[in-house]
Amino acid sequence: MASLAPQARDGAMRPLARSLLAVVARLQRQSGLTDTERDALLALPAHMTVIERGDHLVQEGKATDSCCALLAGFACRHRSTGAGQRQILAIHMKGDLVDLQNAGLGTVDYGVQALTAVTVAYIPRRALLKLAAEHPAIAKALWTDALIDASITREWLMNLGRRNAYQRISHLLCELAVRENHASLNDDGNFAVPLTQEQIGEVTGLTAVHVNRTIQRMRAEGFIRVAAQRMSIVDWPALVAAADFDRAYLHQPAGENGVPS
Amino acid sequence: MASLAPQARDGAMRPLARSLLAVVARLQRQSGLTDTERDALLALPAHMTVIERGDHLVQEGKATDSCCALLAGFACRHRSTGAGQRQILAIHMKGDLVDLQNAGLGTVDYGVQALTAVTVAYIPRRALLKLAAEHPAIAKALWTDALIDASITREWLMNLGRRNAYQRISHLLCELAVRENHASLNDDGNFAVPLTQEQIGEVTGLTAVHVNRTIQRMRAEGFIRVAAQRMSIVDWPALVAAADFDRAYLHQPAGENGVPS
DNA sequence: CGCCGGTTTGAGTCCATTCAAGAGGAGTGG
DNA sequence: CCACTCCTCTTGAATGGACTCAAACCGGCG
Repeated sequence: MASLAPQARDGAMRPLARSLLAVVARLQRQSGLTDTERDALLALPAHMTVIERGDHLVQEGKATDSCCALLAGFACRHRSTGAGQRQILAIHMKGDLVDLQNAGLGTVDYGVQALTAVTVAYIPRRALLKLAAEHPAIAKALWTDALIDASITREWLMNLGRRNAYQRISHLLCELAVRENHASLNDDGNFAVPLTQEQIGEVTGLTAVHVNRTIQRMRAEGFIRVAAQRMSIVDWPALVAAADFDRAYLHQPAGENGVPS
Repeated sequence: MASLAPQARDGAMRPLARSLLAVVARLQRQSGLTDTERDALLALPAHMTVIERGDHLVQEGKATDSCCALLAGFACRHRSTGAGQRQILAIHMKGDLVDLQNAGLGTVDYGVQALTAVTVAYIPRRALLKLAAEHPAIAKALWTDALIDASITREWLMNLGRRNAYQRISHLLCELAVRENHASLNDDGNFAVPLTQEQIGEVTGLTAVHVNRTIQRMRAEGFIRVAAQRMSIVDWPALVAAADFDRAYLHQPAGENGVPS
């Protein structure tokens, strides 16, 4: 019953974005930009493509001279241990710059994989750096983005280090709900959970079996309701409390408050 | 026997740095800077102080208009769950900018505590931002620093998510050894482990008791040797293999190779 | 209709935790 | 100089949360 991601056969999901608007909107929200700066960003050369679920947007270790932005769909950063155990390091959605590290350092030490079908834009690294050098505010915006990204990673570290399975999973769900809300992705109290239980395990450092049992408990206790690929949170305050969730680490500008449903 | 940090009563440790040289050296190594840029950084207004072991360099949540650089000694970033469980998020040493987030976002969502007596420099946030706006290369250097910081956090995430106690602890030790080597802090194959076993637990998401048993095993197996606050690695390649350690994530410029002893 | 990816369920095991107590070294005060 | 305290490390025994292995189920798809 109630599968989380019963083959993300999309269709409705098939994305069509044709400009960097989503990215600019994101930077705008985080850092504020003048019209000049927005236009400069929108004028960046970018190569748009659609990538199927399961394929990679960015290959680990592979040197590239471009930097990838996510315009629609969901993706995840991940890396594996020598023994082949995979850890998901971040989840990305519309508007995210998935490999800013690439722009800054020239290498990525992680891969980025499509969780659903996605539209992406590849921006030449040089063009981005040039823009940053010319517009201090854009440099600052990119820096800010990297700092927020790091803040989220730290919270995940807390999650793995100090919380049990139940808390880890509910924390992840809270984060997804709030972030999707912020990116205007959720409708009527539903939000996407574009992950299989196996993948939730790869986020939370648990096995798929244990994820399954834990989610069942959450359902049984009436915290959440699950429907194909989507989820709704029945008792937001209770889930937030159980998860020890405090959205401050997301550094979203004030304005939206409380329940993301 | 063989305590790891039997009261870091310092003395020999008491630091005296009077300039931002250590910080500039670090940025130089990572990003390269012209003489003009170096001079500009060194000319930054900065307030230097010594802070005792256990005291805080940066208070969680507290708004400040300055940004803290570590000139000598060791410190750690940390945050606690609602239930009061503490997680250490990063370990800092000579030359590290411990709250770049403060400069970029204007808030920190973590505290920074001295692990030994430390010398720090507080740099007015505005002065730093002004410099970054004037010198694109400095902006880029700060950005790069934030990216490397994030890369380390991601590796820690891997560590907690996918490795067992033995691997987590040895991975931490490998990282300390390599980073101290890079910051020219270790002598004759010894390196500082400025953490109590309790604190190692707070880094690795383990209890002090289990850390103790695991370290004893590592000693018994002849991988490491422990002496008050310092440690030496007997069989570096073996430890690296056991820890699944790959220094790439530290993004240290090429040059130094292999064993940090 | 059979295959495939994902979810569900069961039973047994183990790594790490919890609780508790002792031991050792370093500083402190009488 | 000794008693006292604090902090850290050490050890033991019992418990439990999460894992492993394995099999069954389920819906969609070719």
